[in-house]
Amino acid sequence: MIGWEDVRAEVIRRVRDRDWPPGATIPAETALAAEFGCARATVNRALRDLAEAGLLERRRRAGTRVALNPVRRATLAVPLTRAEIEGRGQRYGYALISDGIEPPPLRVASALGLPASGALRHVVAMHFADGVALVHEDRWLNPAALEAEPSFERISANEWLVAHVPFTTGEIAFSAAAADAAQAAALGLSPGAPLFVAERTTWIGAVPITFVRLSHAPGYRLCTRL
Amino acid sequence: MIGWEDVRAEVIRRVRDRDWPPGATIPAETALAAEFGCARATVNRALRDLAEAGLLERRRRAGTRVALNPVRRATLAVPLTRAEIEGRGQRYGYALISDGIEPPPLRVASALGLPASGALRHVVAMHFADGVALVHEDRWLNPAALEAEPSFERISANEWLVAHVPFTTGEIAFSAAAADAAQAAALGLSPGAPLFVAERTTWIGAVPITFVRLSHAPGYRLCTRL
DNA sequence: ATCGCTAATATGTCTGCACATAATCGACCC
DNA sequence: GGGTCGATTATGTGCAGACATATTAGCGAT
Repeated sequence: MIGWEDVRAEVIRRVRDRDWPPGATIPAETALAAEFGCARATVNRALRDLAEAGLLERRRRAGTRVALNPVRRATLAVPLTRAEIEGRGQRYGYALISDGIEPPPLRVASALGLPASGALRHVVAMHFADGVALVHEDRWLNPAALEAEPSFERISANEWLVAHVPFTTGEIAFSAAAADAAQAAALGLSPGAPLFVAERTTWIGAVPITFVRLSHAPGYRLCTRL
Repeated sequence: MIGWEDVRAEVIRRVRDRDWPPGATIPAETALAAEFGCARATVNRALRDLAEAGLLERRRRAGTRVALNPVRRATLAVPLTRAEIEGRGQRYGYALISDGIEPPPLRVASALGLPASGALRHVVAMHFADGVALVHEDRWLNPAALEAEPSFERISANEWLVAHVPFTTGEIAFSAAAADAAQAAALGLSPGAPLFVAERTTWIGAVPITFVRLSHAPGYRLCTRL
């Protein structure tokens, strides 16, 4: 029996071996189904999968073409800091630095799409692995969007959020930045040390929930498979 | 007509509204198909999509459960540096710094799974946006895996590779690092400046092709949607 | 109690068919 | 030549049925 994974493998082979060069239109689903001796739905499943992976481009009526610039999509799993540390077999530690209501800086307000005149909850905390400071967390929360007003003394805001606010949408941006004085002190580094920064904006539907900036100590690596 | 996207939307709603709390087993496909008045295949499509997205976990016989830790998968498109710069409406520039055959450092050899005793092609180059140095590229190529021996005087190795070596697999790792003396000079920064580093290892099947380290000047952001 | 086998069951996938939808091609008119 | 509009066509999605496969619950023997 020909399965859709067999079809996918054969299509990949033909693209890689240049039987179907970049930019070329490949035979229609019906033709491939006849050739492989399977149903069109099976071919469709395989081609759809490859289109999602970025190898093919599909358009109704126009057919299926081999992607000219195979922009590879890497799927990176964004874990909880805690799960990430414990997954490496290290002891997780957490400490709250500050927690209060403040007007957000313009950059945060615009990222959340909220007026800078409002007041948001501002939480600063640290994450440790085996007692070593690893991540500096600077988070702004929209109190209007949260049912409760939880304490973040013991558990991190991220952990509370994933447990209480499922299925959010959002954006992540990664960059590098020099440690400022406060971060350097908290992380036990000298100011100017290069930090790996992940900034995450989270909505539930159209309601902004939180903006967080996670600054990782040198040595941190975010890995993914193509 | 109930479509699979309608089913998906309703499942998302039930998870978000806690009708189905995290960890709970949701009704079987047949039950949902009966409830929604559609075919099981339609429900299957919706649930499979959500499982791929990380919201659900599915196992044969055991059923479908709401993911306890909804590890969000972000798909990030990894573009050509050139396409990225031109996509912002800036003028792209490229300059080769050095090109030669050398034995690779241990770190590169092990990333590629090649013996450190062999010799690889080592290419160092720069990428510019509107004349401003933006990216420092440090690349090692496996000559045994390449059909030709192209010149990288005018076009970058990346560009030659995507045009001549389709459908590779690989890994990417992101991190932050301080600029060393050579990088600082090439990028017009002071040594120690925080660089956003993307390291990419590429195979074709099991044959290692290239290892590249792209160091981005401060200000660079890698963005993605959740 | 524990191990091992069997039967039950939910998901995974394929088939063959149908209709929907979008985009292109080409005929037609000016 | 150039623009409009319908016919064509490849993909997108739906349905009902069937079988495959993994996994678990439960039963029975030791």
